Amino acid sequence: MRYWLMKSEPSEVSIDDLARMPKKTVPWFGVRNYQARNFMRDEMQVGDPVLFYHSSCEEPGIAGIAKVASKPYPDDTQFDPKGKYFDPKSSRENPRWIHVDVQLVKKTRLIGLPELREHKALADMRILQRGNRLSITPVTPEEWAFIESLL
DNA sequence: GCCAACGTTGGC
DNA sequence: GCCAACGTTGGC
Repeated sequence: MRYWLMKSEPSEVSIDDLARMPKKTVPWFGVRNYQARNFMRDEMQVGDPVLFYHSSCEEPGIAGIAKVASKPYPDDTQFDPKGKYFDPKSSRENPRWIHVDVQLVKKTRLIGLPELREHKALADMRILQRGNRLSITPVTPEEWAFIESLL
């Protein structure tokens, strides 16, 4: 089992949107970065715990806890020519973009970026490194435990 | 809206 | 295979 952090823009899917979904589950559509895709395709196991992170918004930070809720399968949005996630180089026969479903475990208080930065125990988190852009990153068991202790 | 950092593309 | 140009991300 591994721990993860997954970024979502609240304008796309917020923690409250997730809570309103049937089964509180959403396909993690729209990832178009190979490293992030490979984490979902190759490394994630059903049940892996996930920190749900709000990015590109007024108050970026950890908004809740979720978990991996499916095995990897193709992201439908890559096949929709009208959608913003369409990929003309992908095909049903040979899909390029693979994702998993993510299910809400619980909404938490928002642990904002400034608060995360205060803690030395979290200094190495990928999300806190300058220039970080990767939307899915592994979290160490120590980091996970520390963040849980903040809730 | 700005801009630094990074990934991708494409010409050579 | 290199690398400049370009596009995107994401915090501020």
